[in-house]
Amino acid sequence: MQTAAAKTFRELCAEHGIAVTHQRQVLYEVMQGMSGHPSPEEVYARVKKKIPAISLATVYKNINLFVESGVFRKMSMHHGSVRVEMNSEAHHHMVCSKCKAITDIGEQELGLVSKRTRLPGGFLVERYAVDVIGLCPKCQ
Amino acid sequence: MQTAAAKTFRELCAEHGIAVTHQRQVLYEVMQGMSGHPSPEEVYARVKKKIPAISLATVYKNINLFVESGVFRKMSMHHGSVRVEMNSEAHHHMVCSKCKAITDIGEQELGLVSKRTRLPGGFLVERYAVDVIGLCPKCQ
DNA sequence: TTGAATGCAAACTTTTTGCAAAATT
DNA sequence: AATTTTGCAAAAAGTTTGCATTCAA
Repeated sequence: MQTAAAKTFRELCAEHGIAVTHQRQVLYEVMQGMSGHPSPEEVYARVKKKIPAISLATVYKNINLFVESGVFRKMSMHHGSVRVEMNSEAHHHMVCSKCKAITDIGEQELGLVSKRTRLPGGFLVERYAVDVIGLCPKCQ
Repeated sequence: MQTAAAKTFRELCAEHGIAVTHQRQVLYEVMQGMSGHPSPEEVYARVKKKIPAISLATVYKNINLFVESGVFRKMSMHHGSVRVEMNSEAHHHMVCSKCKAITDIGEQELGLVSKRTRLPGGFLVERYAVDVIGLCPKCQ
């Protein structure tokens, strides 16, 4: 009964030129079954229930691999350290997916339209923080 | 000629009930003069030129203080660890400013309009990643 | 003089790395 | 048989904390 799923995972690995290991497969399946935005530690805790001997390093290595391959995504651009900004004008950010450079863009220039202050589920909007992901002129 | 600036900084400190120290003032001025999105280490490097004996811990403590006071801002919600997501539908995030809970919201429901693929400065858009900051139903 | 802030070092958290042993191709 | 992956432990990064000393109010 694992034939179908196993095959899909095999194909996925073949596409990305990576080996099909037991750890990798279980990690993939566990992650597929998780909703929300888990941290590596949370993923590790779940995988450990199925493979008690797995190491955190393996979890990290494979999460990175999955993210680099585009199988899963990071929730947001993660710069190693906190970034502060002094610009107090209402603005958003253009983030280059290649060189990671961040450039400000004014609310006006961005031209996103939405004045809604209440969203489905009853969420009360304070403000929008937009990251535009793309390629800066240099990297195009 | 530091009367005006010094006075403003004094007032700022008074407003927030914090002491006016030399380190604090230089840090504030240096940060005001920085554009972009510096990390604490970058700020530290700059401040060190003016106060070579300053410690990194002081820089951290004061940056945190400034951010908590609303004097400066963090560039983005910073969760201690990387967050991965498996949801491959086009969606965005509602982030509660009180309890920090993150909920997905579909591109459709969000209803932000912008089909622009080229932004001022020649930035080529791949996709938009929107964080809606506000209050979730529970926290309102 | 009293409480707050600084500097230093140690501790902590998150993530990466080197390497021998094991598994995959 | 060659290569990749794993697990472990050590090392990096980034950030916070405890405490004695110094400074501001």
